[in-house]
Amino acid sequence: MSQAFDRLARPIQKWIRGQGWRELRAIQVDAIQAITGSTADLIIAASTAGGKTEAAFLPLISQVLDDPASATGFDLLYIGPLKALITDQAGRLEGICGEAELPVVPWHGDISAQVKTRAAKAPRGILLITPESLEALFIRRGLEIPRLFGATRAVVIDELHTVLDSERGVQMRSLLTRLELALGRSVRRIGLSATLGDMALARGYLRPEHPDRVALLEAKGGDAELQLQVRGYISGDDDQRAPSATQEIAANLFRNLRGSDNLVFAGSRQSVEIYADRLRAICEEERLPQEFYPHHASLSRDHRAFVEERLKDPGKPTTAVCTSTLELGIDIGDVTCVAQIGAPFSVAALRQRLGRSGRREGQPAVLRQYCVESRLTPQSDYVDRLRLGLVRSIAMIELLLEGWCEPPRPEALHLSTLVHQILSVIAQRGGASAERLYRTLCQAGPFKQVTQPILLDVLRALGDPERELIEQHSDGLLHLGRMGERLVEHYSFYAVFQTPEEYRLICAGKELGTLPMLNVLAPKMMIIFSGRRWIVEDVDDRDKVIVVSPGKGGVPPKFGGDPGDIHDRVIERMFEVLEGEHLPAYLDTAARDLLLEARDQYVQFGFSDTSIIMLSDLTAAIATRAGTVKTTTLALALRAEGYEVETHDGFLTVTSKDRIGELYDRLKHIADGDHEPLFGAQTNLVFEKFHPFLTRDLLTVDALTSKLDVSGLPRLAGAIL
DNA sequence: GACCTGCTGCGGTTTG
Repeated sequence: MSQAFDRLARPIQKWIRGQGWRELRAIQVDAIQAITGSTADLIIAASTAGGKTEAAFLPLISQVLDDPASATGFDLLYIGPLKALITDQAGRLEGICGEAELPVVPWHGDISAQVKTRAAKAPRGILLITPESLEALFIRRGLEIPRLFGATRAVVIDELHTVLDSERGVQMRSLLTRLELALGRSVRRIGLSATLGDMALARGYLRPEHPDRVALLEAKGGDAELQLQVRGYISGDDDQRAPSATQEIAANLFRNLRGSDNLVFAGSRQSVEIYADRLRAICEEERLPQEFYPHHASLSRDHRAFVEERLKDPGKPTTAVCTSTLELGIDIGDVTCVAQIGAPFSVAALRQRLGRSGRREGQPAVLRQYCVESRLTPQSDYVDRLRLGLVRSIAMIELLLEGWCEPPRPEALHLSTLVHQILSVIAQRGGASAERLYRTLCQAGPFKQVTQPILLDVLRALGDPERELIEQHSDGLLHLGRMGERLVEHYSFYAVFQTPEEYRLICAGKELGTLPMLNVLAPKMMIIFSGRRWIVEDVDDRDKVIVVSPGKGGVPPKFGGDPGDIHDRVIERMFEVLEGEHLPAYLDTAARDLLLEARDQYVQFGFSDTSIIMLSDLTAAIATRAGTVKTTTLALALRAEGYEVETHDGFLTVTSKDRIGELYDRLKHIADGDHEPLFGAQTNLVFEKFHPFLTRDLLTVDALTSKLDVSGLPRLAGAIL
């Protein structure tokens, strides 16, 4: 086959021949050369189903077979973010390893304790594990880490792009450094990633000390042709008999998607429920078999598995109306079309979603973007008139076509995750000094922004005698206190991210899914859930169970959520769309008219000449031309001055009974670097899992580094003036 | 103005 093939171990070559492959893919050839030819860290970037797993593991397994380890422990470590992904990957690796008699050990919460105990007794082969289960190993078997991983020659991190900036990513990088410290040597890191934007930036996340020594392999994209359309709709029609925008979009989806496999990204779980309900109703009215199904994280595992199976089944046309649950991870095969309802939150997500379509040779990728704007009345404000949803959709599509997407942001302090790792290191070692914690987590580990004084403040907060989380013993070491032990001993400790409390929804003994507590439900109330209609029979507040039976009507449930950050570049492009003259060919007539109208309004309001306009004697609008982080920071600064402020994409609406005339002066002060403290006493700063253990001062520092851009404030105010 | 992800050890009982 090739030189690369010759470098593989015999059983692996035999497996490849057995697969009937005519040749290896380019990315696999390159990965085999890179992995067998050096010991450098490596990122392999290719699309889903691009053969990344084999590219990494064919040469890695070959090395294990050709040069068996003398030390004990798993030969290779794989970390994956989803249990379903680990199950998938274990199946594929078992196929490769079967011939070679190398064990493949999937290890996560659904694997029985018995299987884990047996594997840990004689560790060898490939361990596939979640970050949380690896955390549990450090806490429960801290002393066994060298025995479990003494032979480990590489760690493969799957879906690297999903853990660059997240809390989970910080936890994973911390575990990787703790692994190397426990072994007293470095372990080769290999990241598998989707191609998103500038991959060179990902190198610093894989090996922060030496990003320049991380090799980068990118699959040359055989980019499919892209067919796209943006459709405009008006909601809030005067004529009550006319179909609503929702009804029109559902009808359009039904007409265009029926008979093939598709994904409809509806933007929120509530919106998924609304559209799934409408599409089911249309199928019933037309007396056609059901082929539209909802899919989101609050639906039961059974239902989700059913929808995923149907998508894979070529005999059954299936459209999933979904949230980002179907954006990545598990393989559901190729879909004909991707529809997006409402503007997406990031170009990266849009690209990832579009990658689900047009994978087969000769098939185009198809994107149908639906935009809903409100009908204007004399009372409509400038935000409605500027059609910001449509404008953002266009801006994102333009950036997507240019190949841009959001880069990872420089790291914040991540104090919640730092608390978690402090407790974990103390549990792992049965006690640790402040000095060791600093070296392990801040110098060697991912908390590089955390200075010694900040770490000491965090330790003092945890050491507060009332909290009993940690205490200093006479040996000078920090140990877990009474509450610290209880916290760490409970299995809910391992995950670093927060999850809200929820009710379980049950019909005839079968679980339909879960609902957050913010839905106030009582018997006889009607609700839409899982794309169907229900009547509430009973609510058990103690066991958090809601019993329902099938009903005739209902309202869609609320799910809550946090607003996301829109990148500066997206907002800048939105202003270019508003100020430009180009009419993209992919707009339908309604969308084109809406855009022309928005441009006309933009000029009429005067935004083409100035960034501050007076809407009335009490209210002004400011065009910040900046993303969520900067715009929110300015909003806080103005609120601290006593103004009422509403935020929008790139705009602020500022109201004051008596001080609107001083707005220019206040902005001038802010431009000079002179502003009031941004947080009032009532501002909620607790938004991550371990935040409740920190002091107000530490929470303030954490929020300033993660959610806001205070140093950029003067420049932003200056640009507006 | 949003989405997603994860989880152990032990005691009791039964079976070979």
